[in-house]
Amino acid sequence: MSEPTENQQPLRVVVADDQAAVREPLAAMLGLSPDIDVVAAAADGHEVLTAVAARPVDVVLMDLRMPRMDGTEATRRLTEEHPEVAVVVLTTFADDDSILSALSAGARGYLTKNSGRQDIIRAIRAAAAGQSVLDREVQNRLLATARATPSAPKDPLPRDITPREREVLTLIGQGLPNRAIAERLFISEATVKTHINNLFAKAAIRDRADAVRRAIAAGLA
Amino acid sequence: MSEPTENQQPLRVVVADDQAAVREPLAAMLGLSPDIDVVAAAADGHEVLTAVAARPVDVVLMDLRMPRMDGTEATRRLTEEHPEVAVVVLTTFADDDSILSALSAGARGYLTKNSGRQDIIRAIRAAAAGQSVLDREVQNRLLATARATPSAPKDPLPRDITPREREVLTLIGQGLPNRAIAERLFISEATVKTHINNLFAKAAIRDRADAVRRAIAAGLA
DNA sequence: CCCGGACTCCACCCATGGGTCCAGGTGCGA
DNA sequence: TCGCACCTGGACCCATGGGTGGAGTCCGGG
Repeated sequence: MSEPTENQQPLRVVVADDQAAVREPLAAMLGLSPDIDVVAAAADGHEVLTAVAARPVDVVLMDLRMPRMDGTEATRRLTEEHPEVAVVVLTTFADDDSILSALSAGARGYLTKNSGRQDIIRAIRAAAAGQSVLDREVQNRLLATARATPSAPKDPLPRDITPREREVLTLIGQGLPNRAIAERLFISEATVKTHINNLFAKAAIRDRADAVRRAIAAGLA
Repeated sequence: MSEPTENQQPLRVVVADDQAAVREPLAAMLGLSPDIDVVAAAADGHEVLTAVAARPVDVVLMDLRMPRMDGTEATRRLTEEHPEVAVVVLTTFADDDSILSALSAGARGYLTKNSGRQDIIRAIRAAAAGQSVLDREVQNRLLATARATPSAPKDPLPRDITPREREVLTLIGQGLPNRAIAERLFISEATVKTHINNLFAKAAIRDRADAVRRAIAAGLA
């Protein structure tokens, strides 16, 4: 995951936070580490983007709540335009929405602001190396959310339905009318109806709306 | 999250892997770090538990595939009996099931075996400090699973739909035909149709099947 | 070799759904 | 008071869906 040789060059870090009272001490504190070089500070998302465009950067330490462009949006653009730059979120908020959207936007770390100096530095190093560091609480939330997904809850369809019938059910689940299903499968609409009728009988499906629900529940759509 | 003073004592680490060819070099490699002290090696889950019971331990570096008791089960017991011990999983497998079950069991890190020495050491330090380090791939999988949960993804219905229309959509999503909807709401079928027509126009819904999908996606059904 | 299952298709029927146009009643805020 | 949004309802039309019965092909197994 990372080369055996590390610590060649100090990590170039951008600190982004709209509150100077947070940003400045943070930057100063990080600069004390010999392997960290704070090359810029930003007060909003736009400043982050321009800062990264102006010079090579390894890691952005990003607050979420910022004026003009928030940290999530900045992260999204950053990872699009500069995928080599790692983003570590550092915020006071650790609600599910913030976590999910920030990580979805491409953040490679998520710390809350009760993290210590060593925690932040470690997260920066890890992010630069391609790893991802999460606060324990953040990890727990993410995990809880992930666990909540019934990834396998497949409403058991009767197993005597044929592969063709399963195909048809899938397309019904996608909202296609019979004609579109027929075209998709290169068969006639009459055949589609036949499959549907057999399917309904086998699986105790009442009508098309019911079929859509079953298809979704079964994970077909 | 962690005290300002760190690196007081070297971290006491147990290395668990059933293959001596992996375990021994790994332990030796980690021992080279001045702040890491490999106090035991284990070839299966039972050995891990006895090793931890015998002496104070900060971090267990745990393989998942082990005989007698696998890493997940060992992690579960460990975090129950010794919650102060951090477990970092180090394995070749990164499938969703392994990740979810290991983290659910209480692991505070999950690395794949193409991690470098620095990656592993960083993960150990982070875990000891209460953070959680994941491989980027692992984080992505966890995130994908979490994102799949219907907890947030509310397909945004246009907000100019009226309460009544929303009610109707909910019932459509439950698979009810118009007549049943009419009876349920104590209105005529004609009125139901009117609501449905307005609804379809506002929300760009094509037909009933589409409506079912939207209702489910919106969390109405 | 024949049987049965799966897939394909047709014809016919009628219930339901979906679209259009219109219109009365109610309640609320300008 | 007027307008407006919302809920309510009716009439009409035609497309789609759903059900029945029948029939042909292909293929694998008994």
